[in-house]
Amino acid sequence: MAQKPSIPKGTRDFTPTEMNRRNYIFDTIKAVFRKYGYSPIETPAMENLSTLLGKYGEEGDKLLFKILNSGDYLSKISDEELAGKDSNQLSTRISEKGLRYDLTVPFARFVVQHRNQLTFPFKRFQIQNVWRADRPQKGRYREFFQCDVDVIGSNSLLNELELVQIIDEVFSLLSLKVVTKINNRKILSGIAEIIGQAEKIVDITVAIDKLEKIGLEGVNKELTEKEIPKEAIDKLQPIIKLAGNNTEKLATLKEVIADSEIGLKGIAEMEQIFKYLQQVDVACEVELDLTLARGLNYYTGAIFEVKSKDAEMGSICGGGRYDDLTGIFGMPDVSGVGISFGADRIYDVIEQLKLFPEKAIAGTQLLFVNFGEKEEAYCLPLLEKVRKAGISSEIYPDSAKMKKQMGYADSNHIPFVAIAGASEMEAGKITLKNMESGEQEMVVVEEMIEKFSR
RNA sequence: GUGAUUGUAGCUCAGUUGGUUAGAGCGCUGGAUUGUGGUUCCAGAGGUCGUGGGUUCGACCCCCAUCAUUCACCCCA
Repeated sequence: MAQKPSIPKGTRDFTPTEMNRRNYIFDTIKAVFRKYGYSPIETPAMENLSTLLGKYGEEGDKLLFKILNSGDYLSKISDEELAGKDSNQLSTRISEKGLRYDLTVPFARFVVQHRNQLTFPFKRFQIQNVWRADRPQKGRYREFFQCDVDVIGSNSLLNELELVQIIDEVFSLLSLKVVTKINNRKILSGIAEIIGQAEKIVDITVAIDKLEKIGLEGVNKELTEKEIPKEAIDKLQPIIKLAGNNTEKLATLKEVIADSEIGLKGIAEMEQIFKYLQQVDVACEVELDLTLARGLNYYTGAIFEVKSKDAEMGSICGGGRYDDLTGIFGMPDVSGVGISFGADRIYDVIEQLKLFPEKAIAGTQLLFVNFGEKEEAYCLPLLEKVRKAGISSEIYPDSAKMKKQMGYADSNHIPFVAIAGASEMEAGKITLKNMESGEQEMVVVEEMIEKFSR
């Protein structure tokens, strides 16, 4: 046998069953997006590296898939450069395109480029795959789908509310119990300010984010390693350990960071969001979580993360507000807020919990058995009629043995089989067999179609 | 990038202290049943044991290298 074929690490093929289930997820997400007034866009799989580089931090740059220039890409490189073996230096010379890493940055690029054609606030959704040169592991792929919703060009916190409503609706439609965690970058900045470590904000938030994983001691250890002074760490303790319900948490926080203007602003924002939430009907848990600190450099306000309550999995949806994302592309002072549903992780969770509905795998409803030339000629017009009536149907392409044809219907979960041989042809009818019950009866086409339309 | 794990039939996996011809279940093909599937019975096809070296009279098994896999860390959907 020839060598076994394979696909790149962290990528996947999708079988028909998997595709039907994935589409079930995409369709429900899409429907909700549309319902809230968002319009679809798409952007290319590849972007210029200049638009991608530097947007995701140092780590992010490493995880970008780069595309080699076409043609003789080494021709313009000098021998000295080659001999230098500086991969980073060289890569910018031989590669100027890369696969998109997320949908947010391409969206920002899109907005800047098409600003004249857009009406703000602009609400868009985008469902496409993204690529990261990460090491794959559980719930982590190198090619995966994100389902983004963003609204750009509006500072209103109504948008944050709307996103929570969308989260709530999507996951309740998918029958998943989730908790939505909210934090605010301004509060985090305020905290860093109060303890006099404003410039260490990223280190601090990254460390605090690991509370659940490595515990209080671990967090403190990491803070020490990041050269945060002991007094500052001591000051942080009540904040890391903050407990109570959302309003209680906000109240304590307010006292602790009373001297930080930006911190108070963040608290005011959170209070407003929670106030909005009381005015609408949101079923899922919404929880203020200070340990939530997405690493993305561009969030400036609210930060969101959604986790399944019943499955062990990283976040299945995340996002936040970014005040100046388009600034890097020369369009300052445009604020946006958005979230991204991780379709592949959502799939894994639903699969794990066995919550895929049967109808998510609906395919062919009716199979015509093929007995030979004469019978084919008899069935073809009938098949046409059935299809015109909107019933997914097919005829077995060869006059194979009954056993084979029935087996085909069976393994494809086709619920009904139409059999037409000499006696049926004579009577101008078809035998319709119910594959589940085994019952069968001779009927005319119209009767058969009638049965399906019920 | 760091640390582990596993690699045997299409799939999931057995395989004794190193010993002759490497097994099972599922799936597949054919038959029992040439107009009746999902159940049952019978038969059959299918493997350079990831790859390359080494040790040995002899290697699926031991050693080294390499590639691939999965999991964790970093980071993240």
